[in-house]
Amino acid sequence: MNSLVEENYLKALFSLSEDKGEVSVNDLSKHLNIKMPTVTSMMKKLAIKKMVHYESYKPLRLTAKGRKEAGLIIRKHRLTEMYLVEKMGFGWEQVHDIAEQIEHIKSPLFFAKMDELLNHPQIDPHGSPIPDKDGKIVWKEYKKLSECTQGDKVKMAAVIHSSDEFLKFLNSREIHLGLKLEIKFVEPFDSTMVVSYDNHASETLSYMVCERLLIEKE
Amino acid sequence: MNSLVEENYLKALFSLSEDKGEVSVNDLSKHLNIKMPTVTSMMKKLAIKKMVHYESYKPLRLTAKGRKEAGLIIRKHRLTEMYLVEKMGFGWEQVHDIAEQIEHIKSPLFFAKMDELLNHPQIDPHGSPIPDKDGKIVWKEYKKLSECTQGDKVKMAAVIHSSDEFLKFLNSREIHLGLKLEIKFVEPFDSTMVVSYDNHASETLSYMVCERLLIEKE
DNA sequence: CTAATAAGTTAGATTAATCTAACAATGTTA
DNA sequence: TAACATTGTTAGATTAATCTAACTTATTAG
Repeated sequence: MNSLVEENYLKALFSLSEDKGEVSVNDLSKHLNIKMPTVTSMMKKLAIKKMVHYESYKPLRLTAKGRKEAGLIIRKHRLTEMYLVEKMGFGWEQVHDIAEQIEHIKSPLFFAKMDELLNHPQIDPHGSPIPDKDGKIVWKEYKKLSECTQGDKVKMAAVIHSSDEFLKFLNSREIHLGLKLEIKFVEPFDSTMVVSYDNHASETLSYMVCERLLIEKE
Repeated sequence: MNSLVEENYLKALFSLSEDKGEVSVNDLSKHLNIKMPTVTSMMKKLAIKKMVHYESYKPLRLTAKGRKEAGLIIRKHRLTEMYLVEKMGFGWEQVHDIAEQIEHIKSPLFFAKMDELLNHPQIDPHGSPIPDKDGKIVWKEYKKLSECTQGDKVKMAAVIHSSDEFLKFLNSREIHLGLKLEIKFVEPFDSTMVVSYDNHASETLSYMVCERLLIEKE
């Protein structure tokens, strides 16, 4: 059984290694707000538990076992987020902190029930995929809004690195998952986009925003 | 802010001091399965935090502040139990262990939402009162079934010291809160009771069972 | 290709929560 | 009331998770 603290390291390793499959001690340290020596010693501990591959001065890699553990924690996190939004009526910007705590609850039954009541959802309220019962994730290949061009008609599928601020910003513009929007114009100079949807005939979105919105083409 | 561990001490103090208002270090130690020296040192810590009155070799007493804290944790526990049964479809014998973990979640909003969705319940699935938002408990004055006599018609209101085994026993006899039953006969020798209700024309309940069932007179 | 900077490790200290062993106070009982 | 048993405390050790200071290895920029 992993401690709550170990679980947080695993989860962080998982998210940070999403692309390269490797993480530096430094990145992990910054992400968790924990000093590097502490990270090093925890990595040695997790190496003994066969959760990470650790060698001095080399990048960190999760083992298959570690990846599964991490996936299962993320599964609990995202199921919880979905439950809070769908069954309890929370806003998508409110659920992260609560799920961050509930993800550590030890009760397979509890999460099985959530899963059942939600009808085995595939994504969380931010469009992120929910790992399956073996901790495996299938990332649907979404495109960033920023990669689209004038005239494209697209549908909001997910948001990345969804912070409270960002979600509140989207709320204020009435942008939500499933929303269909059309790209009216792309400013060549700074890649700002002008889009239209529903009652919003013309909204301007900065490049930073467009980088964080994932979409499906119509 | 209290640690999870401190919260467990407070909760234990609260339950154990329900009658006398005092608890011995020894009782607390046994209840929590923690050795006496550890309890002593934690009591000193909680005394500094003004949660308990502590004097060497004297019984322990919660302060008003400590009692409030404990009440609020029990509130979260019981709200959670009620939520699990009412909204998620768990059996009353399944919810204790999950609630034991969720009671430590830090999120006023989360519990406020539960409270709202449940319509501000007064009791948990075992008939125990849910403390109010100030941590205050109002114990309704129930009578034990064992104190009743032949011919009495009563309604199940609560169970005390509800263990998994006991609840499963009640399930097996289809005894639940709100159930109306009539006392057919009381065995003078061992105070065993013969009762009838619904489809059960004659069920025999031991004295031990009757001591743990709280009822309202019709 | 060195010298400076950044990243990573080692060593040792700290805090919270636990334990055991030894001692002290209180309570009980013959 | 003296002896024994129970209860409670003190002292000191242990473990998990963290830190700082000092040192080492790796990377990068002239």
